[in-house]
Amino acid sequence: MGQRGAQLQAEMLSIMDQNAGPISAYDLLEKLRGTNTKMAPTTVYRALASLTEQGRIHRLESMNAYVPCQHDHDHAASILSICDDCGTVEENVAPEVLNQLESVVGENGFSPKRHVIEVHGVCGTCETDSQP
Amino acid sequence: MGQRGAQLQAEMLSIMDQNAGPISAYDLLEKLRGTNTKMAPTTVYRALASLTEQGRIHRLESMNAYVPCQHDHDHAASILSICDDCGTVEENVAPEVLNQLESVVGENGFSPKRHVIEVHGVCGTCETDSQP
DNA sequence: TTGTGTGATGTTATATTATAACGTAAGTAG
DNA sequence: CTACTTACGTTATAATATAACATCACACAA
Repeated sequence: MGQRGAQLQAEMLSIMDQNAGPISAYDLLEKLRGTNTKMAPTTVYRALASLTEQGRIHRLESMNAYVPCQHDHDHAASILSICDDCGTVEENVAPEVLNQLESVVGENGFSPKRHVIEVHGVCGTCETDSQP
Repeated sequence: MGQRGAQLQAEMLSIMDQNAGPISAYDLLEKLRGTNTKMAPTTVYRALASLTEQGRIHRLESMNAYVPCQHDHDHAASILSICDDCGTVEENVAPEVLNQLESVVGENGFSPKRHVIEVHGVCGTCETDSQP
Protein backbone atom coordinates (compact mmCIF):
# COMPACT_ATOMS: atom_id res chain seq x y z
CA MET A 1 0.00 0.00 0.00
CA GLY A 2 0.92 3.65 0.00
CA GLN A 3 3.07 5.56 2.36
CA ARG A 4 2.13 6.21 5.92
CA GLY A 5 1.15 9.67 7.07
CA ALA A 6 4.42 11.19 8.14
CA GLN A 7 6.29 9.98 5.11
CA LEU A 8 3.75 11.25 2.62
CA GLN A 9 3.57 14.56 4.39
CA ALA A 10 7.35 14.88 4.34
CA GLU A 11 7.42 14.20 0.62
CA MET A 12 4.71 16.77 0.07
CA LEU A 13 6.60 19.36 2.07
CA SER A 14 9.74 18.64 0.09
CA ILE A 15 7.89 19.14 -3.18
CA MET A 16 6.42 22.35 -1.91
CA ASP A 17 9.80 23.61 -0.76
CA GLN A 18 11.29 22.97 -4.16
CA ASN A 19 8.39 24.70 -5.84
CA ALA A 20 8.89 28.40 -6.48
CA GLY A 21 5.46 29.54 -5.37
CA PRO A 22 2.13 28.22 -4.22
CA ILE A 23 1.04 24.89 -5.60
CA SER A 24 -2.45 23.56 -6.17
CA ALA A 25 -3.62 20.27 -4.72
CA TYR A 26 -3.83 18.70 -8.14
CA ASP A 27 -0.40 19.90 -9.26
CA LEU A 28 0.95 18.42 -6.09
CA LEU A 29 -0.90 15.22 -6.86
CA GLU A 30 0.73 15.03 -10.28
CA LYS A 31 4.18 15.40 -8.80
CA LEU A 32 3.46 12.77 -6.18
CA ARG A 33 2.38 10.44 -8.93
CA GLY A 34 6.00 10.40 -10.03
CA THR A 35 6.62 8.08 -7.11
CA ASN A 36 3.14 6.67 -6.57
CA THR A 37 1.13 6.27 -9.72
CA LYS A 38 -2.06 5.38 -7.95
CA MET A 39 -2.43 8.23 -5.56
CA ALA A 40 -5.91 9.73 -5.44
CA PRO A 41 -7.05 13.29 -4.74
CA THR A 42 -8.59 12.21 -1.47
CA THR A 43 -5.23 11.15 -0.10
CA VAL A 44 -3.64 14.44 -1.02
CA TYR A 45 -6.45 16.46 0.49
CA ARG A 46 -6.26 14.46 3.68
CA ALA A 47 -2.55 15.07 4.00
CA LEU A 48 -2.98 18.74 3.19
CA ALA A 49 -5.58 19.02 5.94
CA SER A 50 -3.25 17.38 8.40
CA LEU A 51 -0.31 19.61 7.47
CA THR A 52 -2.53 22.64 7.76
CA GLU A 53 -3.69 21.62 11.21
CA GLN A 54 -0.10 21.20 12.26
CA GLY A 55 0.64 24.68 10.94
CA ARG A 56 3.30 23.36 8.59
CA ILE A 57 1.64 24.72 5.49
CA HIS A 58 -0.81 27.49 4.73
CA ARG A 59 -3.67 27.47 2.33
CA LEU A 60 -4.02 30.53 0.16
CA GLU A 61 -7.77 30.93 0.23
CA SER A 62 -7.74 33.43 -2.57
CA MET A 63 -5.87 31.08 -4.87
CA ASN A 64 -6.89 27.59 -3.85
CA ALA A 65 -3.24 26.78 -3.39
CA TYR A 66 -0.75 25.91 -0.70
CA VAL A 67 2.62 27.13 0.55
CA PRO A 68 4.97 25.83 3.23
CA CYS A 69 4.95 27.77 6.47
CA GLN A 70 7.92 30.11 6.75
CA HIS A 71 7.73 30.53 10.53
CA ASP A 72 8.13 27.20 12.23
CA HIS A 73 5.11 26.37 14.31
CA ASP A 74 4.28 29.96 14.91
CA HIS A 75 0.67 29.71 15.83
CA ALA A 76 -0.21 33.36 15.50
CA ALA A 77 -2.14 34.12 12.36
CA SER A 78 0.12 35.03 9.51
CA ILE A 79 -0.05 37.62 6.83
CA LEU A 80 0.61 36.26 3.38
CA SER A 81 1.69 38.66 0.68
CA ILE A 82 1.40 37.30 -2.80
CA CYS A 83 3.18 38.75 -5.80
CA ASP A 84 0.82 38.54 -8.75
CA ASP A 85 3.80 38.95 -11.09
CA CYS A 86 6.22 36.27 -10.02
CA GLY A 87 4.01 34.25 -7.74
CA THR A 88 6.23 34.33 -4.69
CA VAL A 89 4.60 34.45 -1.30
CA GLU A 90 6.05 36.06 1.77
CA GLU A 91 4.81 35.35 5.25
CA ASN A 92 4.77 37.85 8.08
CA VAL A 93 3.66 37.60 11.63
CA ALA A 94 2.52 40.87 13.12
CA PRO A 95 0.83 40.68 16.51
CA GLU A 96 -0.04 44.37 16.41
CA VAL A 97 -2.11 43.89 13.27
CA LEU A 98 -3.87 40.96 14.85
CA ASN A 99 -4.62 42.93 17.99
CA GLN A 100 -6.16 45.77 16.05
CA LEU A 101 -8.07 43.34 13.92
CA GLU A 102 -9.49 41.58 16.94
CA SER A 103 -10.49 44.83 18.51
CA VAL A 104 -12.31 45.88 15.34
CA VAL A 105 -14.25 42.67 14.82
CA GLY A 106 -14.72 42.26 18.56
CA GLU A 107 -16.67 45.48 18.89
CA ASN A 108 -19.91 43.62 18.69
CA GLY A 109 -18.83 40.63 20.71
CA PHE A 110 -17.40 38.67 17.82
CA SER A 111 -14.94 36.06 18.97
CA PRO A 112 -12.34 35.24 16.31
CA LYS A 113 -11.04 31.71 15.77
CA ARG A 114 -9.25 31.82 12.44
CA HIS A 115 -7.79 34.66 10.44
CA VAL A 116 -7.35 34.85 6.72
CA ILE A 117 -5.10 37.71 5.75
CA GLU A 118 -3.83 37.71 2.20
CA VAL A 119 -2.47 40.68 0.33
CA HIS A 120 -2.12 40.61 -3.42
CA GLY A 121 0.23 42.99 -5.14
CA VAL A 122 3.69 43.26 -6.60
CA CYS A 123 6.81 42.35 -4.66
CA GLY A 124 9.81 44.63 -4.31
CA THR A 125 11.87 42.70 -6.81
CA CYS A 126 9.26 42.76 -9.55
CA GLU A 127 8.56 46.42 -8.84
CA THR A 128 12.24 47.23 -9.28
CA ASP A 129 12.60 45.07 -12.37
CA SER A 130 9.75 46.87 -14.07
CA GLN A 131 11.47 50.28 -13.80
CA PRO A 132 12.85 51.63 -17.11
CA MET B 1 -32.97 36.84 -24.66
CA GLY B 2 -32.18 37.31 -21.02
CA GLN B 3 -32.02 40.44 -19.01
CA ARG B 4 -29.53 43.17 -19.60
CA GLY B 5 -26.70 43.79 -17.18
CA ALA B 6 -28.16 46.25 -14.73
CA GLN B 7 -31.42 44.39 -14.35
CA LEU B 8 -29.81 41.03 -13.77
CA GLN B 9 -27.42 42.54 -11.29
CA ALA B 10 -30.27 44.22 -9.45
CA GLU B 11 -32.11 40.94 -9.18
CA MET B 12 -29.01 39.24 -7.92
CA LEU B 13 -28.48 41.91 -5.31
CA SER B 14 -32.06 41.57 -4.21
CA ILE B 15 -31.70 37.82 -3.80
CA MET B 16 -28.52 38.31 -1.85
CA ASP B 17 -30.14 40.90 0.40
CA GLN B 18 -32.97 38.54 1.21
CA ASN B 19 -30.54 35.75 1.93
CA ALA B 20 -29.44 35.46 5.53
CA GLY B 21 -25.78 34.86 4.88
CA PRO B 22 -23.31 34.36 2.08
CA ILE B 23 -24.57 32.58 -1.00
CA SER B 24 -22.68 30.46 -3.49
CA ALA B 25 -22.71 31.18 -7.19
CA TYR B 26 -24.67 28.04 -7.92
CA ASP B 27 -27.24 28.63 -5.19
CA LEU B 28 -27.72 32.05 -6.65
CA LEU B 29 -28.09 30.50 -10.06
CA GLU B 30 -30.84 28.21 -8.81
CA LYS B 31 -32.78 31.10 -7.38
CA LEU B 32 -32.40 33.08 -10.57
CA ARG B 33 -33.77 30.13 -12.48
CA GLY B 34 -37.05 30.81 -10.78
CA THR B 35 -37.47 33.67 -13.24
CA ASN B 36 -35.17 32.57 -16.02
CA THR B 37 -35.04 28.85 -16.52
CA LYS B 38 -32.24 28.95 -19.02
CA MET B 39 -29.64 30.90 -17.17
CA ALA B 40 -26.16 29.42 -17.31
CA PRO B 41 -23.31 29.55 -14.79
CA THR B 42 -21.28 31.74 -17.10
CA THR B 43 -23.87 34.48 -16.95
CA VAL B 44 -23.95 34.43 -13.18
CA TYR B 45 -20.19 34.49 -12.88
CA ARG B 46 -19.99 37.39 -15.28
CA ALA B 47 -22.49 39.38 -13.31
CA LEU B 48 -20.76 38.50 -10.04
CA ALA B 49 -17.48 39.75 -11.50
CA SER B 50 -19.10 42.99 -12.53
CA LEU B 51 -20.75 43.52 -9.14
CA THR B 52 -17.46 42.80 -7.45
CA GLU B 53 -15.63 45.32 -9.60
CA GLN B 54 -18.25 47.89 -8.71
CA GLY B 55 -17.72 47.10 -5.05
CA ARG B 56 -21.36 46.22 -4.60
CA ILE B 57 -20.68 42.73 -3.39
CA HIS B 58 -17.76 40.96 -1.78
CA ARG B 59 -16.49 37.51 -2.43
CA LEU B 60 -15.63 35.44 0.62
CA GLU B 61 -12.47 33.80 -0.57
CA SER B 62 -12.45 31.35 2.28
CA MET B 63 -15.97 30.14 1.47
CA ASN B 64 -16.36 30.54 -2.27
CA ALA B 65 -19.43 32.61 -1.59
CA TYR B 66 -20.71 36.13 -1.94
CA VAL B 67 -22.30 38.80 0.25
CA PRO B 68 -23.68 42.25 -0.52
CA CYS B 69 -21.46 45.15 0.45
CA GLN B 70 -22.59 46.78 3.67
CA HIS B 71 -20.72 50.03 3.12
CA ASP B 72 -21.91 51.71 -0.05
CA HIS B 73 -19.09 52.20 -2.47
CA ASP B 74 -16.50 52.37 0.23
CA HIS B 75 -13.42 51.50 -1.70
CA ALA B 76 -11.13 50.85 1.21
CA ALA B 77 -10.52 47.17 1.81
CA SER B 78 -13.02 45.71 4.19
CA ILE B 79 -12.78 43.28 7.02
CA LEU B 80 -15.32 40.50 6.86
CA SER B 81 -16.13 38.64 10.02
CA ILE B 82 -17.94 35.40 9.48
CA CYS B 83 -19.88 33.57 12.17
CA ASP B 84 -19.32 29.88 11.68
CA ASP B 85 -22.40 29.18 13.79
CA CYS B 86 -25.14 31.20 12.16
CA GLY B 87 -23.41 32.19 8.96
CA THR B 88 -23.87 35.90 9.25
CA VAL B 89 -21.19 38.18 7.94
CA GLU B 90 -20.34 41.58 9.26
CA GLU B 91 -18.31 44.09 7.34
CA ASN B 92 -15.95 46.61 8.91
CA VAL B 93 -13.76 49.24 7.42
CA ALA B 94 -10.74 50.08 9.52
CA PRO B 95 -8.13 52.29 7.88
CA GLU B 96 -5.77 51.87 10.81
CA VAL B 97 -5.63 48.12 10.26
CA LEU B 98 -4.96 48.66 6.60
CA ASN B 99 -2.20 51.11 7.33
CA GLN B 100 -0.44 48.74 9.65
CA LEU B 101 -0.93 45.91 7.22
CA GLU B 102 0.59 47.90 4.40
CA SER B 103 3.53 48.88 6.52
CA VAL B 104 4.16 45.24 7.44
CA VAL B 105 3.99 43.83 3.93
CA GLY B 106 5.70 46.93 2.53
CA GLU B 107 8.87 46.36 4.52
CA ASN B 108 10.49 44.65 1.62
CA GLY B 109 9.07 46.89 -1.06
CA PHE B 110 5.86 44.96 -1.56
CA SER B 111 3.20 47.09 -3.14
CA PRO B 112 -0.32 45.94 -2.22
CA LYS B 113 -3.19 46.03 -4.69
CA ARG B 114 -5.90 43.91 -3.14
CA HIS B 115 -6.58 42.86 0.43
CA VAL B 116 -8.34 39.77 1.62
CA ILE B 117 -9.18 40.00 5.29
CA GLU B 118 -11.60 37.42 6.60
CA VAL B 119 -12.06 36.45 10.20
CA HIS B 120 -13.88 33.28 11.13
CA GLY B 121 -15.33 32.85 14.57
CA VAL B 122 -18.51 33.17 16.56
CA CYS B 123 -20.60 36.31 16.57
CA GLY B 124 -21.77 38.05 19.74
CA THR B 125 -25.30 36.76 19.44
CA CYS B 126 -24.32 33.13 19.06
CA GLU B 127 -21.78 33.49 21.84
CA THR B 128 -24.48 34.79 24.16
CA ASP B 129 -27.00 32.19 23.07
CA SER B 130 -24.62 29.39 23.91
CA GLN B 131 -24.27 30.48 27.55
CA PRO B 132 -26.07 28.21 30.07
C1' DT C 1 1.99 -15.02 17.90
C1' DT C 2 -2.38 -13.90 17.18
C1' DG C 3 -6.01 -10.94 17.76
C1' DT C 4 -7.83 -6.44 17.83
C1' DG C 5 -8.26 -1.57 17.50
C1' DT C 6 -7.04 2.70 15.26
C1' DG C 7 -6.01 5.54 11.79
C1' DA C 8 -4.16 5.93 7.01
C1' DT C 9 -4.94 4.67 2.45
C1' DG C 10 -7.28 2.89 -1.72
C1' DT C 11 -11.17 3.12 -4.66
C1' DT C 12 -15.06 4.74 -6.87
C1' DA C 13 -18.11 8.01 -7.55
C1' DT C 14 -19.78 12.43 -7.47
C1' DA C 15 -20.36 17.28 -5.83
C1' DT C 16 -18.98 21.91 -6.24
C1' DT C 17 -16.82 25.79 -8.24
C1' DA C 18 -15.26 28.09 -12.39
C1' DT C 19 -13.86 29.20 -17.16
C1' DA C 20 -13.07 28.72 -22.37
C1' DA C 21 -14.66 29.47 -26.84
C1' DC C 22 -17.59 31.04 -30.02
C1' DG C 23 -21.90 32.54 -31.84
C1' DT C 24 -26.01 35.64 -31.40
C1' DA C 25 -28.84 39.31 -29.79
C1' DA C 26 -29.77 43.86 -27.56
C1' DG C 27 -29.03 48.31 -26.79
C1' DT C 28 -26.44 52.79 -28.22
C1' DA C 29 -24.50 56.31 -31.01
C1' DG C 30 -23.53 58.08 -35.28
C1' DC D 1 -30.23 52.09 -40.54
C1' DT D 2 -25.82 50.60 -39.59
C1' DA D 3 -21.92 49.82 -37.10
C1' DC D 4 -20.17 49.09 -32.64
C1' DT D 5 -19.92 47.41 -28.24
C1' DT D 6 -21.29 44.72 -24.59
C1' DA D 7 -24.22 41.30 -22.58
C1' DC D 8 -25.96 37.02 -23.13
C1' DG D 9 -26.72 32.05 -24.69
C1' DT D 10 -24.82 27.64 -25.42
C1' DT D 11 -21.90 23.90 -25.07
C1' DA D 12 -18.29 21.86 -23.27
C1' DT D 13 -14.92 21.12 -20.04
C1' DA D 14 -11.49 22.35 -16.45
C1' DA D 15 -10.35 22.71 -11.73
C1' DT D 16 -11.24 22.03 -6.98
C1' DA D 17 -13.08 19.17 -3.33
C1' DT D 18 -15.62 15.62 -0.70
C1' DA D 19 -18.57 11.32 0.41
C1' DA D 20 -18.81 6.65 1.40
C1' DC D 21 -17.09 2.50 2.30
C1' DA D 22 -13.68 -1.27 1.84
C1' DT D 23 -8.98 -2.59 2.92
C1' DC D 24 -4.54 -2.41 4.76
C1' DA D 25 -0.56 -1.33 8.03
C1' DC D 26 1.00 -0.71 12.26
C1' DA D 27 1.03 -0.84 17.36
C1' DC D 28 -0.02 -2.95 21.30
C1' DA D 29 -1.88 -6.27 24.36
C1' DA D 30 -3.22 -10.81 25.54
